[in-house]
Amino acid sequence: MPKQTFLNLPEEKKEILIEAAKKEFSRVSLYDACISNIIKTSGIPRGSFYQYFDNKEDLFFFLLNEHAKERQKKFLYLLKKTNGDIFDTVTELYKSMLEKSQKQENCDFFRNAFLNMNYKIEKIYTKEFSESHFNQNFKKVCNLINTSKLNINNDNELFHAIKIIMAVTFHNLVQSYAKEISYEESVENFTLEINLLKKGLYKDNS
Amino acid sequence: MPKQTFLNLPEEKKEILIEAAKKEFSRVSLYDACISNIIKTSGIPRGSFYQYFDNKEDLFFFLLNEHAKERQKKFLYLLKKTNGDIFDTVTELYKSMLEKSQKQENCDFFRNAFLNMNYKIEKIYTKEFSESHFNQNFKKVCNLINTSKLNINNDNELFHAIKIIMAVTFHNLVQSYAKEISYEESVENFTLEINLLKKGLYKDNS
DNA sequence: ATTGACATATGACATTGTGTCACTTATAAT
DNA sequence: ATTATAAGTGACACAATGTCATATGTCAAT
Repeated sequence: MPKQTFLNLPEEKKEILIEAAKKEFSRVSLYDACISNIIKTSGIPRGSFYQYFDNKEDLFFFLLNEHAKERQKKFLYLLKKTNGDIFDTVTELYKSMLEKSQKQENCDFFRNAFLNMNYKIEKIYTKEFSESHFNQNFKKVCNLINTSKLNINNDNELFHAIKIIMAVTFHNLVQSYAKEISYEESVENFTLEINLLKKGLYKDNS
Repeated sequence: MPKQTFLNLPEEKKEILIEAAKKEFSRVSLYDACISNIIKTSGIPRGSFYQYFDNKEDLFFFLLNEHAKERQKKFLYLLKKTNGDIFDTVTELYKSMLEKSQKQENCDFFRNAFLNMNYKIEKIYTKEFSESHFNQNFKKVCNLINTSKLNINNDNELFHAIKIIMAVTFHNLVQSYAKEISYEESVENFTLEINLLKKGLYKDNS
């Protein structure tokens, strides 16, 4: 988390630092990014940087969090729009995430950010993160989902169903970003897998 | 890939380096691991290290690959044992992977390795890796799977079905490693999700 | 207007780690 | 014995990090 000092900064100065950071994180992965470049392009002294953030991860996850919030908003919006159809929602979200990474012309932050999500996976899956970010919104999401057509028996199964859908989404997105397959192909693959999830993998009614 | 020079080394010396590397990669994530520690504990001069490996990632992915090969072997073995039941196979494999990480007393290499798999995800999903390691064995795996009870229509659907199962397995394993939930709970969750996958998430037969 | 207490800014510096390179040593072939 | 080729070695140049002593700004109380 950025320190209060950073939050107190005049909007303009904050923006300069954020832009420099995005530029660096677009250039290379979090792993290869370095503070030296960020302070060079932003013109902010080394000492000041450490007054605002603990280290580069701190800054990175701050930016990532902002993105995550937007995504969350979009998810809730789509869920309402589709009358709680989780499959349609997740497909639309998938498309928009793909588009987002393609539209950004000279800025690969989003793509790099995603590829680096598991980089320091401990950070992502720490109790604080998963409890605050994920679980906070989870109940909200559950309540909006239309469960009448879902093949589940209770809340626990709903939880795991969502986890599965998220896992498949995540996996496809990462593969798409890393392998640079076309938008159309990626969406086609994803849709196919969502349909497999819907109909089930096991044929016991034969 | 390690250089020929390393492969030519007497078994004993190789072992010393590998042990030192495992120790370092058990201590911290790939990110925080440093060559300095590895050469310190192994007593191998800096110059020599670079005669064997390009960098720490090179060494890390070499070790990871060895593990992956073992896992692959186990997978094929289980697939034969269960007469091609992919669900049973994957459940058994999941258990064995959890156990493996729990058994290793003072060595968390396996756990760390897994948590770091997506660290430099570009490396994992590069063409070379996915084509060599994954796809090479993929056809072998497909042929062993008993598709008679699977709810699929063609090879492409089989491919995606396996991808889904792998995504869910991966996701659960990572969560289990990162959050340190109990073996029993983790297996229970995983089994529940596999059953959801089998029966399908959508109730269209109502 | 002056003071002092506190927050913020700054860049030189110590520290740590990386990868290279010139030089040494070993091995093998003629 | 001589030469060629491969392997071993550690000092070193370079790069990046995080800290710290010092400087500067802010603002309430006098």
